[in-house]
Amino acid sequence: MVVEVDELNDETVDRLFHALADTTRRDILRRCVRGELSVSRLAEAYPMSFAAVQKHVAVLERAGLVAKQRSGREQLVRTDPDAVGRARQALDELESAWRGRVDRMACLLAEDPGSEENDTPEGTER
Amino acid sequence: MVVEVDELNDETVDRLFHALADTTRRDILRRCVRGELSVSRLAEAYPMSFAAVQKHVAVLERAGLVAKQRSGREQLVRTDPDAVGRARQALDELESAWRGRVDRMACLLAEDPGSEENDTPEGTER
DNA sequence: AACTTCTACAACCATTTGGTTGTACGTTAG
DNA sequence: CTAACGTACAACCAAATGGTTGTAGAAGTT
Repeated sequence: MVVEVDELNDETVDRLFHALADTTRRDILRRCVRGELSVSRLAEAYPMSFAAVQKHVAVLERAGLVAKQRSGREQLVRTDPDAVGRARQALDELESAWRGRVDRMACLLAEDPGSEENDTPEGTER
Repeated sequence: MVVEVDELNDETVDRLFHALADTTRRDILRRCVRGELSVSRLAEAYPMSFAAVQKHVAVLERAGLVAKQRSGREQLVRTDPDAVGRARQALDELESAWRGRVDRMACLLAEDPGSEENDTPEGTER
């Protein structure tokens, strides 16, 4: 059974970080872990229009950080817990580019024994 | 001796993630770990003007992801290795908001034994 | 059916972003 | 000194962002 981590492409990472680069959106993420809030309920929490919050949710949704689920006439917003993991993976892939190996995993345990300094970044151009 | 992790404020995190939300800028980060490239050398690598690259570097600099160091008439760009750590910390702080405790550290080891489900987010309202 | 609630989406506007070119200045090389 | 190089920065422009209001539809409520 291969783990198959699905290398994230540039556009995905762009959307991910862009979605995270806004205080309101990060706050929405924190609020919606339980998946109990509708967009309307959410919107009550912020000093802006419903439509504005709707747009923020859309940005989060396109980034895969959040999913909506219909429940009657409401649309419940739920934060995807794995999404933060994908953000971490993006950081890991960034870091791994200069930590020698390019293919090291998104896993937590760093396990950094020999501090393998690598002087040949080879295919790093363009 | 207290660890004192310096809770990152919203603006800092905004700048951090915004800086990371661009393919060119992430590529610059990967290239400048060795700190050997001037802005001019860097600019040669991209299909855009010198000034454009200069602006990207400025964005990275304001986010604390990169530092410039004069060397003669050149300005060498160097990626701050700790910066990715700060991004990780930001993710951790996000996640910790729904992992029960709000004050858990930026440390890697999750150490999640009892899956402490917490039903009272208390001070989570706006 | 009539009404209210929640959502979706279009149109609009101000500001920011990401790019351009042009100019000015400091530093090194001839 | 003069020329070339590397940088900084201003001015400008198109497109994207983050907000607004307004309209319309879908789903409950009475």
